[in-house]
Amino acid sequence: MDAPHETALELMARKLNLHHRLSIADRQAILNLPHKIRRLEPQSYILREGDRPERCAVLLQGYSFRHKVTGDGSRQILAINVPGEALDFQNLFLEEADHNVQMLSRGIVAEVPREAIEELILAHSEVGRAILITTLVEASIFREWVVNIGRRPSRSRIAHLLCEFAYRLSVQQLAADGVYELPMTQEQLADATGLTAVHVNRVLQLLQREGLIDRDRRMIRFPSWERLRDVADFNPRYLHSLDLEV
Amino acid sequence: MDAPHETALELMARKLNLHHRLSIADRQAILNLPHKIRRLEPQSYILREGDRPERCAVLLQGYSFRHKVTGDGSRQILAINVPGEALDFQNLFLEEADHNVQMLSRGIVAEVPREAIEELILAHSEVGRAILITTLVEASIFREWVVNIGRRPSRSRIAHLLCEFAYRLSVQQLAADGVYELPMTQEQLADATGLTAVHVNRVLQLLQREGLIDRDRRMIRFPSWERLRDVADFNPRYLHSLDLEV
DNA sequence: CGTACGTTTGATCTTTCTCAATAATGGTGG
DNA sequence: CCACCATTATTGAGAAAGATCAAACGTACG
Repeated sequence: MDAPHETALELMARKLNLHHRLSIADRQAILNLPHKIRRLEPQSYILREGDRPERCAVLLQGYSFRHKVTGDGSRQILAINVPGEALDFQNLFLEEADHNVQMLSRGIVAEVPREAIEELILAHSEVGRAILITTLVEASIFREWVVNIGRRPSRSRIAHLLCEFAYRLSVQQLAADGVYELPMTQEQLADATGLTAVHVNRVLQLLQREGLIDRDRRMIRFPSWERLRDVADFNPRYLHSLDLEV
Repeated sequence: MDAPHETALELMARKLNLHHRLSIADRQAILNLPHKIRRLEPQSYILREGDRPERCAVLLQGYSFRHKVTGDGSRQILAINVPGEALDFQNLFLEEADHNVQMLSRGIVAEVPREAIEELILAHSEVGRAILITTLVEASIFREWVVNIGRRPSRSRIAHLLCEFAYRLSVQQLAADGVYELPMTQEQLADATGLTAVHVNRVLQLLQREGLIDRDRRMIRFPSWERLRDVADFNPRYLHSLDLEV
């Protein structure tokens, strides 16, 4: 009765509340959304370019990523999603998916029917506003990625990605400060930064020699947040978080 | 009383209608929005990072662009705006501007007070929906720019930018097919593609030698749309236009 | 008609990529 | 628990795309 189902969408409510304070009633309406829980393996697709989905997946556990493939077959990762985020909200309003969404790690999503979300928005306009704001923040992150890939050298570029990920996890209280597991292979890191896997490897080693990061498998630790932030040219303004000063 | 003022926002209504069909009443409500007309010189700022604006500028004539400056002083252009587009819609919902908006050419904007737009959205929910959709399309364009800058070689990258611009202009019926004025210097083109001005110059010359473009000053002509599109790896799906097949 | 800005050119240098091989790691079935 | 396989990480050498620097040339416009 209670257990996972009742609280499954708690993270989504918390995420929306991060950017726009919601009333108890609004949050309860989110928790009451009808949904189906799905467990997903790493690499499984949640959405493919060209799809016309009738449901909206909310990530509950694990990580996923958005990506596109160019004509000559190379891949660009566009975003990393952390638990609590809606993965195909935009497809409720646009006809066709313009990119792919795939699981990075093993994970769980809740699938909410399109109409349920539309009704929620109509009945609770503040939730609609919260969703719009979340969408605007996502767009802001895309803009920062354009800057990162377009204008920063590889060392800053990778450092920036690490900072963003750490920051977003800590806002969501998913990471103890300074340590977290980066669920990406170096090849995925390369596809997210517009570099090659070989070069990512060399840059990670450089960052490590400089004492900016400390790696063990996929676990990453930042000996000094300030130094890494400076190297990364990381300014969290673009994340538009209400809380948190780091 | 009538003249320019009455019809100034016509373009905005047409732009919104492009992605989401609006009723006559909805369109009329847009045209009735209170606004102040401002003429702007090239390079003048409409919005600066960190601003907290109380009005929303709609571009009526001329072109503007969004950009950010990195810690080491280099600039990345994030988007080009064409007439009809709202320039700081997001700032009605997020506290602080996270990037700059500047005029590319001489132009005219209409400034609409924040509350007027909020009331419009409340009274005409379909307009709110149209604005949300437009915002989602803008985010889609940012994603394509990430791909373009992250994974395409300079020749395709510049060709892609030219295609996108031509396509968007023709959707808005602002360009005769195959010819338009590109209101950007080569340095701005460089900042939009993550390249240097010198390299942009060489690539433009290459495209010209290949017969893919034909330049005279800032006028650009495409002798063969199909060939340029193939070189650019350009697929307009990400623009989510309702009309038009090219 | 001069000045500021934008474009073009050449030479050289760096960053990043490519290709190819080797080593480590993680998971699987026996 | 161990041997095996696939994936991922690491290394080296060489090549290429694009950056940098500096100068010359054009063009628009006050």
